[in-house]
Amino acid sequence: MPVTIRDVAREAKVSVATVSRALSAPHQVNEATRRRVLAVAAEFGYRPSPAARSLITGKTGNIGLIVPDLGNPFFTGVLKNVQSRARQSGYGVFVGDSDEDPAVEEELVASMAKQVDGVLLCSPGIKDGQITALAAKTPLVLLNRKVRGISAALMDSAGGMRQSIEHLAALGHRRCAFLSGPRNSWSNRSRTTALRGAAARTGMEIVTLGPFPPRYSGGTQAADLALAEQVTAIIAYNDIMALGALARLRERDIDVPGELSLTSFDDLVFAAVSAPPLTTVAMPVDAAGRIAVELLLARLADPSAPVVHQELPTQLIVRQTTAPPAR
Amino acid sequence: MPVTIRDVAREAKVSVATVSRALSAPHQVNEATRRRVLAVAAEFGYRPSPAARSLITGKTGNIGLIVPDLGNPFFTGVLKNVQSRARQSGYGVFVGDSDEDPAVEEELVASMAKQVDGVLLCSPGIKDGQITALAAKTPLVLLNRKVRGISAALMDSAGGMRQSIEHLAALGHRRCAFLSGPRNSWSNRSRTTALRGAAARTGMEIVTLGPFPPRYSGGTQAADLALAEQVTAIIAYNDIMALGALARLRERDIDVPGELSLTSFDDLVFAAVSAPPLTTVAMPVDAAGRIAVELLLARLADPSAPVVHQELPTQLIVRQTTAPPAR
DNA sequence: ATGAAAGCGCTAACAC
DNA sequence: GTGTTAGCGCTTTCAT
Repeated sequence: MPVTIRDVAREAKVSVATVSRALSAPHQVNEATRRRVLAVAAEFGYRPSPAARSLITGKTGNIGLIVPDLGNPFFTGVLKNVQSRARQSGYGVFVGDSDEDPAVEEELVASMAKQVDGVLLCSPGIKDGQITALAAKTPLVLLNRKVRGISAALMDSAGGMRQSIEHLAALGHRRCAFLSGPRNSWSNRSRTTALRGAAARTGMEIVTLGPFPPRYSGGTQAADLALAEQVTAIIAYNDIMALGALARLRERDIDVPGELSLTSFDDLVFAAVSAPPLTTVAMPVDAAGRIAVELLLARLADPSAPVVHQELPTQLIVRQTTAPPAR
Repeated sequence: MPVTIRDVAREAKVSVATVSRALSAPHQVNEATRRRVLAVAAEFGYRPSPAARSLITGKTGNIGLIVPDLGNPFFTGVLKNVQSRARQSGYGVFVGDSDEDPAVEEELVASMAKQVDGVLLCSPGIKDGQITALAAKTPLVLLNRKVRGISAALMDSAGGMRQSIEHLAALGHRRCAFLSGPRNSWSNRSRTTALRGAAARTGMEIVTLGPFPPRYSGGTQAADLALAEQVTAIIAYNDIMALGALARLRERDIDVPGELSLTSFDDLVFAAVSAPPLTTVAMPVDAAGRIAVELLLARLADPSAPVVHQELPTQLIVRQTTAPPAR
């Protein structure tokens, strides 16, 4: 028998309206009454029913987060920061893992829509049009996806790619493979575009392989293909793939970075402890998660708040998977 | 303007009750009417309000998951499986990260209680009494914690520890350090107990260090302490700590496993790609997450269902951080 | 400053 | 098989 607002009202000898006000509009109620009410509420361990409250206010006090893969520390890093920032403002968080499936992704936001005040879509695989449609039905903020009219926290993938190419070019590499990730992800597109630009500028020859699933297994699969291309360096879409590729290269007795250099994106903690430690582009995961929540909260507080695409800087971390090409 | 059950009823020329039934008790309504209702519902994109529904049924269709650290792939591995299994049964999932803080943990379940049908508490740090109290207010299932009267999915940490000690003993080690984790976690206690037993049986001398925070930084910190103890092997509480320790040992130019062997628990993907790859106890994360959800769903379906403590086997994976002691 | 009462969107009796 | 209606627990006018 959960305790309701009536129980508290009865015990405190006030109306339910007063109890309600004592909790959600404390200044509207007499100091003494308020104290009495709060005391009873505390004593009874009263917690207002979010369902009942939500039914009338239209607010749920929750936000939703949808990611393509909870198995990737990149996204759980975002999640950790999202949940922490959300909780700080009293919001709960709902998670959905789309498993890289656009259909699931869409279904996930639809099914969440009614139980959250807004949703945070991470690196979505659905089309711009679908995103816009979704945004019309529920407040939406994007992470690593740029769609006009929708706020987003963006990580400067392009800049990271430029740094990577420059690094490789400076080492003397002339022909690299890019192990591409999800074809319709914004990150993959920015990286691909930046790659082409930087390659042209530095006279680097690029062979783009894939798309591969942005997982460990995608990396192991990709490694052999890259090896067949006679490149001296590989740029992996992300750390997980790079780790998979590294494992496969070791199996095939390819020395990294002696025979082949390898770079990637994310800078997971684990990138620093691999054999050898990965040269990779650090992504501002913590800031992005936090900022994405703030963007969403701002929108909830004021639906007419300006749309902002906040771009966060990235930085190449040079470790031990890159070296001048052999000979 | 969200579409309500009335809109659908009006358009389909039936009462709201019929719409309700067409959706949640299809067999109670005439085939033709049902079709018409469903057609209208689909056309309008109607989704029943979970809040309204929940208010009356007392069910939310959600479960909560609370973990100590979303930054640890062990827990996000659980999360991934929990969310997937939950979704398969139509449940949404709420996540909370307690950051290893028992007070937060308790507050998290309290604040979730009203919005979920039950909660899954992973490796909780709170006391048995508090858990029992919580369980009295909301259906609870535990993961890696044994409390009488409460169902749980348990991983056989003790067995894993025995395997580790036997492995180390067989290699010839006589004096090991255990880098302990959270003092009041069930996992840490089972490991400690099993450690003592196995050590006695094999004549292994054990020095228990810590507790350390079960993080990367806990491992780096612990490494120096272990080194000062003149042991020939280290057993870390988990992979993350082992990775941290490994990094620190490398900084200090200690050869692993040449000068020092190292084992741990979890078998994260990353354990296989570290330098050198970790000898570690594989935990049945996937099965545990799935089973924990099933235990919870069973309890929701039938509150009088028997309490079960389901223990899942673990297995030592021997890789390259263990070898016979020097000399 | 407080109370009475309407009603949020839905389900579950209860009629018919 | 379908409709009517009474609430679920709360917030919010509107009175007082």
